[in-house]
This record gives sequence, C-alpha cells and structure tokens, in this order.
Amino acid sequence: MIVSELKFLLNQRLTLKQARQTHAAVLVHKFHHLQPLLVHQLLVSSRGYSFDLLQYVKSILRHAGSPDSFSWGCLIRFLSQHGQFREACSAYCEMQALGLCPSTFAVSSALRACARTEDIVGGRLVHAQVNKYGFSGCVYVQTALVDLYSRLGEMQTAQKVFDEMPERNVVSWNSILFGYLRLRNLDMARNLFSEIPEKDVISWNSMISGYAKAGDMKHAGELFQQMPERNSASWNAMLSGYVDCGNIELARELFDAMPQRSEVSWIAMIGGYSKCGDVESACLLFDQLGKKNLLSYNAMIACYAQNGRPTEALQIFNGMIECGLEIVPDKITFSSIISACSQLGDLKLGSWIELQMEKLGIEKDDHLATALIDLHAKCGSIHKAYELFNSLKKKDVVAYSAMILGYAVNGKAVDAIQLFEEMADAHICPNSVTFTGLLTAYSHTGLVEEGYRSFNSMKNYGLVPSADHYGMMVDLLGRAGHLEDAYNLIKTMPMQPHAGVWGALLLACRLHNNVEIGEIAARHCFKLDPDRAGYQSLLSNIYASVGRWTDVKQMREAVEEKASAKIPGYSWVEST
DNA sequence: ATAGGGTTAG
Repeated sequence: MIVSELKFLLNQRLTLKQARQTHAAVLVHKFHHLQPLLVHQLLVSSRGYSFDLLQYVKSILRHAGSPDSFSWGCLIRFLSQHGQFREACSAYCEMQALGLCPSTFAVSSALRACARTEDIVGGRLVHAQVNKYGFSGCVYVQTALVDLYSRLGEMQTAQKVFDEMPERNVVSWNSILFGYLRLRNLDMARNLFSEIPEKDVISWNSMISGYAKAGDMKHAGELFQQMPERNSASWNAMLSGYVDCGNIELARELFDAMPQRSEVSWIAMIGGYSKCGDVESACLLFDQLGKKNLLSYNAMIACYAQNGRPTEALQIFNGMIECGLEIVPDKITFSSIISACSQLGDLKLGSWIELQMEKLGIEKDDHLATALIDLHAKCGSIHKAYELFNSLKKKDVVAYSAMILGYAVNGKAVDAIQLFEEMADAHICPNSVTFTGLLTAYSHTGLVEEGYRSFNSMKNYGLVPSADHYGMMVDLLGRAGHLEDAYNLIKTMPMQPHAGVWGALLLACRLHNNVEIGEIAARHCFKLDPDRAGYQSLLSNIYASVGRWTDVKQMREAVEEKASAKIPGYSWVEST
C-alpha cells in the first residue's frame, strides 16, 4: 500500500522539499529499493544543476542502505550533461571507492567529463577500466573514447579505438571526423567523410565548418550545395566562414537569404561588421534583434569597445543590466568593459568594475588579467600592472604587448625595451602592436639609432609597418632634430600618410623652429584634418620664432575664424 | 548516454 503511494509520488515532478519528505518515508519504512527511483526522479525533474541538489543527492547515496550503481550512474550523467565536469569526475571516483561496478553510462559520462576538461590522466584511467569491465563492445563507451582522444588531439589512439570497434554508428564517425578537423587535417577528414556510410546533418556541418575555418570557402560552398538537408547550423557555418575571411558582403547576402535566422546568425553578423569596422551596420542589426541575450549584448559591447567607442560600450552595458531580463555579465562582458574603461582612462570606473566582478565571483583568467594590465598601465599604476603581468599563468604576445606599451606610456622606456628582449628570449613572436609599444618607448628616450633599427627589423617578423608606425618614427626622428630624415621617411611611405603623421612632423618643426618643412607639414595637416585649429597655432608659433609677424597674424586670424564658425552650443551638446 | 554553429584582452 505505502509502496504504491511512494511510487506514485516518485513519478511526479519532485521539488527538493518534496523529495526530502519522500526520502524520510523511504528511510522509515526501509524501502531502500526505492532509493534509485528517488534519485532518478529528482535528477530528471530538476530544472538544472544546483549546489543544494548535488549535496542532497550525494547525501542520499552516501547513506544508502546498499550502495547502488544505477543511482551513481544517474548522478554522474546528470553532472556531465550540466557542464559540471569536475564534479562528475569526483563522483565517479567516489563511486569507485565504494567498490561499485560502473555502468556503461557512468563510464561514458565520465569520459565526456575528462574530454571536456582535457583531463588526459583521468581519461586514460577510465579507459583502462573500460577494458577491465568488458565494455569493449559497447558503442556508446567506445564512441566516448574516440571523442576523448579526438578532443585531446591524440589521433593515433582515437583511430586505434575507432578501428577496433565491433560496430560503429554515425556519432562514432562524427567524433573521429571532428578530431581530424580540429587538427586542421583536412585531407584525412575529407577521406573519412567520404567513407561515412550514413552521413547525418552533423557530418556535413562539421566538414563545412572545417573548410570554412581553413578559409576554403570554395569547398565549403560546394558541400553546402550538395547536402541533402540543411539546418540553421549549416547556414551559420557558412556565414561565419565568410565573416572570418573578411567577406562581409557575401556574409550579409547569406544572412538575408537564410530560411531561419537563429541567435547565432545575428551574433556572427554583428561580429562580422564589428571586425571590419562598420559599427553602424552592427548597431542597426542589434536594434532589429528582438529579444537579446548575454551573447548578443557581449557582441555589441565588444563591437563598440574594439572600434574605439568606449562610451557607447558602457551605455550598452548599462542597458543590459537594466533591461529587466536579469542578464548577468560574464568574463567576456568584463573583458570588453575593462577595455572601454582603459580607453577612457577612467580608473575609478575600472575599480568599480573590478568590485562587481568580485561580487559575481568571476575569477581572473589570463584574458581578463591582460585587460586589467592595460587599464592599470594606462591609468598610471604601473606597479599594479606589473603585478598582474607576473600573475599570468601563460604570458602571450598580447600580454607582453600590453605591458611593453604600459611601460612606454609611463616613461619607462628602459623597462619596455628590456621586456621586449625578455619576450624574444621566451620565443614569443612580436606583432605590430608590440612594435607600437616598442617604438613609443624609443620615441620617449630619443634613441634614434636603436629605434630606427627596430623599425627596420619589423620585416624580419613578416610585419609591414602601418601609418601609425611611420608616425612614431617621424616623431622619434623629428624630436631628435632630424627633420629632413623625418620628412624623407614620409615620402617613402607606401600608404597615404594621415594627419597624425604630418602632425608629428609639424610638432617637431615647432620644437626646432623649422619654417620650411613646418609649412609643408602644416599644409598637409590643414587639408587632411580641416576641423582642427591646433595646426594653425603650431605654425603661427613657428613663424613667431623667426619674427615673421605678418604670417603670425594671418594664422591667428585663421584660428579665430574657425572658433567663430563653430555651431553655437555645440560643445554643450558634446558634454552632456 | 555519444556530435555541430556565436561573443572576450594589447
């Protein structure tokens, strides 16, 4: 009688509270055989993972009259499915310690957990048990092994397991295909793909995205045309392929042609516009996107931050917090937001952001720490920046560049140059941003020879100096009084020099009071950046230094004319 | 039970 009542209860969706009551009944009446049903129901009906739930289930399992393998298997599978990989692994170990024989789904879930955490040691341990318990004939377990070694990049082992499988399903094929594609081994992948007896949409999608990631849109497109049925992931793989190779027009064509656009499509498209600097189009899409989630907010915030519009990045961030949907920012949001604070030079805001991160329990990974290095360096706390730099698990080119630039803008040129050498010793290849930092450092020290040498060394790394790099060299040469050399360098530029380059030359001419070159530089500045009055003042000062008062007067009038031409109230609008 | 598509730092 009570058994049927309990069974009825257990087949309902149970809350944690109801489960505790049922559990009490189970204990009182020693219906231990119902415990697996209880655990199973609890996990199946739960809305998701929570710490309380885990603790409760574990307490049932630990105090169960007889340890039972089925319940442990349910728990491990549940944890593995809900991304709690570490917990899944430790539950697996605990079950082992109880002397229980694992089920096939406990083993495959444990393998999945090891694969996702890239736990090679744990994975091999479970693998050893697979043979011991005689799961060599189980497709699911064997497929999980193929998946494990594929994710770890150990393709020889993956292939061996795959070859020895007594039977395979399409998931087994997809798992090994995934492994070769991850290693960018397109030849192997192509051969394998052609051998798959019954390709499903995932096989096709994996292959398409493999080609797309390798930049081979021709083959990707061919497969896309050939495939029997497409889902939104197929379209998205093509879309992000075009985005990655910078073909935003084709990406947009695809976006407009898609039968159904998913959240992913919108975000990929916004990211595409962001990368090619078309902020307006990105913004337009974002506004058209009806209900926004964390990832679409992240994409738009990143778009503004990466395109030098920090204020708008912060506005979107505020909009996200106050939208009423209770979207919680994650480490990706904060990476962009910290970058925005840095661009604004706002350490106060930055500190507030750091506090929010602590409150949310967001751990500082290397990505975030690098953003913080930049923030602290730009705001003058160079020691804090170096502390963060030292705390990095792995120092990559981005981290080094941030730190080198940090030293450079804080006038610590010697430290910047030293760090650059340290980076070379660590066999990390510099890129163009690294050289921005290094050249900034040289231009602060006035070490012309060394600066010039490092500028010329860029090509040894396969780097082409940008207009900004030329600008820094002009600044370095100019400040040191080599005005002719600076002017000649501009003349050799393969691209159109922008106002900043001529501005650096003009500034140097003011420092050394050179009228002849100063006039040339000023003429270009007027033309390239007609809205700014600063250039006229500089030239006027140069004229004054040599007593050409008529020209001085003419320049001053030009400055005043500009000032009065401004729309009244403009600066008020700008400051609100 | 096993698989695929999106957002982050200089």
